[in-house]
Amino acid sequence: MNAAKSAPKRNTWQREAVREALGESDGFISAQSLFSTLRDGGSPIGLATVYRALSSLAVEGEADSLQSPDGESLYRACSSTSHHHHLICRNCGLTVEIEADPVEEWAQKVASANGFTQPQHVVDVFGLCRDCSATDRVVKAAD
Amino acid sequence: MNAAKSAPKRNTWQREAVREALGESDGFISAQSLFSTLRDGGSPIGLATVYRALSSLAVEGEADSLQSPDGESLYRACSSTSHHHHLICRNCGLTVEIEADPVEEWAQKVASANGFTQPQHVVDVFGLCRDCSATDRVVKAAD
DNA sequence: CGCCTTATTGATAATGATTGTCAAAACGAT
DNA sequence: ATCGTTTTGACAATCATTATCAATAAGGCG
Repeated sequence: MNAAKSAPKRNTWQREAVREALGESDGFISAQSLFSTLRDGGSPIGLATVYRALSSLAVEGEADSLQSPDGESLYRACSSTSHHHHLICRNCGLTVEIEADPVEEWAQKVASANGFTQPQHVVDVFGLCRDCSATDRVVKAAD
Repeated sequence: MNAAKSAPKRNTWQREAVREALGESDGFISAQSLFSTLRDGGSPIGLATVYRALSSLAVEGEADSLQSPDGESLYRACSSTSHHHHLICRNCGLTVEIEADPVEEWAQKVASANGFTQPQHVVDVFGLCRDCSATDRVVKAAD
């Protein structure tokens, strides 16, 4: 296909601000939250811009994105550009990047075994991290 | 706390209609789609009711729910109450229930390796089913 | 160093899914 | 059939995200 119609990306302090704010954050954060954070920090950045920057970063592989159980898109600075997944503490939000080679293979295999092509997969593990496991305080009770 | 404040569930044709429509559907379907389908079928059911019925069924375990890459909540009649995952055509919605033993193990292993307990995982594979792969219609190009 | 082209921004409107509201209708036991 | 409660449904209200579009600024060029 076309090698790269790549629209000549420009460098703006806005994009940089988003990139940095993402880096500051410990775990996944929503566009709205990031926007608030930046604004609180005095940045006059616009909401739409934050959304654009985030999805842009996500596409470029500089950020990871997933959807909260409420359907919100959450973002996180991506340390490695390679494909990976996450282990997330459902109590404190601590996130660990994990590799999932076995799963990659499995996904491919299952997909083709059923005649599916272009498989993409959503693989995330939620649990309680060491600390939260120790403390049995449970935040929102598993009904 | 109270063992089960379980509100005395009543039987309405609406809930039944939703349950049945879910069964008819081949794959995951959104509340909006299900609503349209029912309306097209002549049912005067209300939109809010469909939403309520679906989340109710999901809670009771009669339906599975997941979120499309766009953040929409999708539902599907749950055939087996046992743990399983899905292979979903992102074009036509065809869904195949799949087992993921290797993944179950992997999730367990990775979780404990990082000190996490009570691991739960979200594992779903999206792709193009055989038919949709053949017809090159759609496929909004994988950029 | 200024100019020019064009990507980017940002305030705001628009969209779209989902939930809340609340009076009216339906369910189920009596 | 009657009564107390649950459920419904039309519609407003939320909320996140995207589209609009004029104004701004980034980068290349002379």
